Amino acid sequence: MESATRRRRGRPAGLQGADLLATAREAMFELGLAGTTMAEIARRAGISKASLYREHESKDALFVAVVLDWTTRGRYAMRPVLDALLDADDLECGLVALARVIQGGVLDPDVVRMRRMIAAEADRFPEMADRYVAESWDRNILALGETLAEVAERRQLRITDPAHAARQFTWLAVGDALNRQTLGATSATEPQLQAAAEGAASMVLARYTGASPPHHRATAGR
Amino acid sequence: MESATRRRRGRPAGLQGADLLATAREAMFELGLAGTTMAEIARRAGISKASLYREHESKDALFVAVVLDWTTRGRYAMRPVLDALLDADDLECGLVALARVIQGGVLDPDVVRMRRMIAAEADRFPEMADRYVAESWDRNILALGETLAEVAERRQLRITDPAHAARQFTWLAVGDALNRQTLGATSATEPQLQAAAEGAASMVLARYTGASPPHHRATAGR
DNA sequence: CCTACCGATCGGTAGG
DNA sequence: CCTACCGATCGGTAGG
Repeated sequence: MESATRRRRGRPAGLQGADLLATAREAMFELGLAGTTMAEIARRAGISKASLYREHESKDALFVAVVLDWTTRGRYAMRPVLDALLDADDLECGLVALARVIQGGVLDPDVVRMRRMIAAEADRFPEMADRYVAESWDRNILALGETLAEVAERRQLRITDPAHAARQFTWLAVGDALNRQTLGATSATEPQLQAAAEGAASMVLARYTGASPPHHRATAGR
Repeated sequence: MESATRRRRGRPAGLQGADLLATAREAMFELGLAGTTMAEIARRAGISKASLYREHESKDALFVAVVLDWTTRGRYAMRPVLDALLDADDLECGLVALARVIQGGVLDPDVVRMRRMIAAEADRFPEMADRYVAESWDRNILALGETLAEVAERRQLRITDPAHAARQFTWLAVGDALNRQTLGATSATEPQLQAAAEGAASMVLARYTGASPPHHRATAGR
């Protein structure tokens, strides 16, 4: 019975490596970083604290490992949706759909929880924070920018700085909702999300369609 | 010498009320919420832990009091700058200047620290989070929306939903920089902030100038 | 109003 | 004999 869990002699019955990191991550999501004890993580993983410490030399090191593991997993999250935009017949509809997907990704409860933990501990682990933003955020913004540049080439859009346009689009789509959810206030409603997505699409089109130069002169009239 | 600090008999020598909250807030900014002990706050305020607990029945209650005090203080932060926009000769320049002021307010290190603490504890104090967002954020967005509506009336802008336009403008101005600073990554540079401010101004003007309806139809052309 | 102290619990490590 | 693992407990500190 008990020996069934040990298929080989000398090998641990509990979790290790990536599975251990996933277990630690789930515990941290559920209980918060401070509320998660090494004993609890060890318990969930089916190993002793001593074994846990053998893989991760401190709670801080384990936290960093959890964040970096998460960071790696989210690196290419946007790829498939970006390809869909390139195939879209109606550009505005494609942009609205893209905005909705970005919202879904960024506002995912686990993503927001992870962002909160990183923000809370940012001062203690600056390199970790840098890597998270660079790989999980900047990389996807850049990919979106490249896609926008390709779209612009096919249609009559004039995008001089694709990465800038990608940032603008993204923040129009998620800014308010992410702010509310991050701060723990009442979440944005479905119609609000839809309105933000449509607003992001029409705004980007209005700005980058036609001949308006980067430094558009205000047409003042009284 | 020592008696100089006690000007009246029977009155406490240490801090109370708003001064005590300010002291607690500074300690929390400096050491983090978890790192700030009630003993340390009492020490800084020149009172005993017992006196501290007489004014605030728990560390949680003190934290909530600190946040709500801070919330109240930031309620009308935007008023003066909005009046400046109404008097601006060149609308685009006025919008860029406004964006820079908003950046300065939202990206203020203490504001970001407070936001981090609220976010970290949001699940435990949902009503507190709601009040912070409503009074410190929504209220200012609404005020900006009213100002944009007034500007639109004087010029040829067509803003059907001023609050929506205010949110768009704000997130274009601060989104990326706030994200970086919140997550503790390398901060946005001065040129990046300036570019975001100019981008926000020109984008809002492009979207709300002329005849483009809210649901602008994509002009697809191959 | 304060010092002294409590019950509880943390991250980390010893011996076997 | 070794590797892998566990029960028990360490010193130090938190809120109250």
